[in-house]
Amino acid sequence: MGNADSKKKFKDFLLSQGLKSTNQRELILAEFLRAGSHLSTEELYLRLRKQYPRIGYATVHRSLKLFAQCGIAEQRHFGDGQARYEASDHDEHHDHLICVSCGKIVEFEDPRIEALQVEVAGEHGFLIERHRLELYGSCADCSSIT
Amino acid sequence: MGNADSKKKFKDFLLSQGLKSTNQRELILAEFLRAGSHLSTEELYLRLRKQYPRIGYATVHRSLKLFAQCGIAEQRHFGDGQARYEASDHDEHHDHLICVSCGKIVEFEDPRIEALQVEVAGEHGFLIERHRLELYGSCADCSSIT
DNA sequence: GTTTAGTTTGAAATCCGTTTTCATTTGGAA
DNA sequence: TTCCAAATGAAAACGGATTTCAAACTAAAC
Repeated sequence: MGNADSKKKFKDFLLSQGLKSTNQRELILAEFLRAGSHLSTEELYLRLRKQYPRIGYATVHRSLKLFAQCGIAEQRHFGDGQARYEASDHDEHHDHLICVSCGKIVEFEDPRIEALQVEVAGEHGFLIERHRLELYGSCADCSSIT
Repeated sequence: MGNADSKKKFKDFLLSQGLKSTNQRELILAEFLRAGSHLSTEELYLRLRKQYPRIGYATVHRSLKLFAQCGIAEQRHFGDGQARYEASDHDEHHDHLICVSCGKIVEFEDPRIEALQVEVAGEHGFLIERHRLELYGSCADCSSIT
């Protein structure tokens, strides 16, 4: 999903919910889309504050929740106790490789794994709605240093 | 790993670390092993308090951390914001099916999925240390009700 | 352009699970 | 026993997420 699409989708969402389009929401969305994925609320807030010191943390927090509600962002937890948000492609699901040394996060997708998940769940009588798969280890750079 | 094994392992661990074997630690470990898996600190604390009202939350918390350190328990996060602990089998890794309706948690294991994970990680230059796979959906009971 | 009703904002307060502090108690070696 | 280090429990502190509330703003109605 392109950035323009996300912006349009968010505008439509606000309209449909009787919410208002504000300067802050536009700034926050623009920075969120520009900044790349897996940002915490704190990180996005700090980036924004450099240019727009009057933006409050609460507004960033609330905007990210709106982005998630409207489907242009997804909330993630990678075990460091902070929520992170990523722009969502929506059509294609993906999982994550996380480097425990430098914190790099790489996205991947594997239909074979997904298929096996459905199979295994079925064996236990479960109907899967969603899943979470995270692989923690060392990326190429960090492995070669040690 | 049997309960007796866990108790022995914990005793050895305490000795090796110069820590003390106390009444509370024995009570907490016994209840932890009895209670079945995936308990939060709060839940274990409440169970214990019924029989032993003088046990403090902090002691339960600290004991669970010790159990994890010594390898007889593992901490998990299933996205409800609370840490949960399970007795660890240690030789066999397993993943989780979580019913979003009734909260039931089922453990499973699939070597084919594990193998694919290693393969995919390798393609991205990663060396996996550990992983987390959770499948969220409806269990058989909850699917049939709706 | 003004008014108006309702929404949004930012600072501060609150929440809630986790972790730490500290005075007191306890374990266990000497 | 005596003694010191470790453990305990109550309460406080912590940290990220969320809410409160008075002031500012949006946009629809005049």
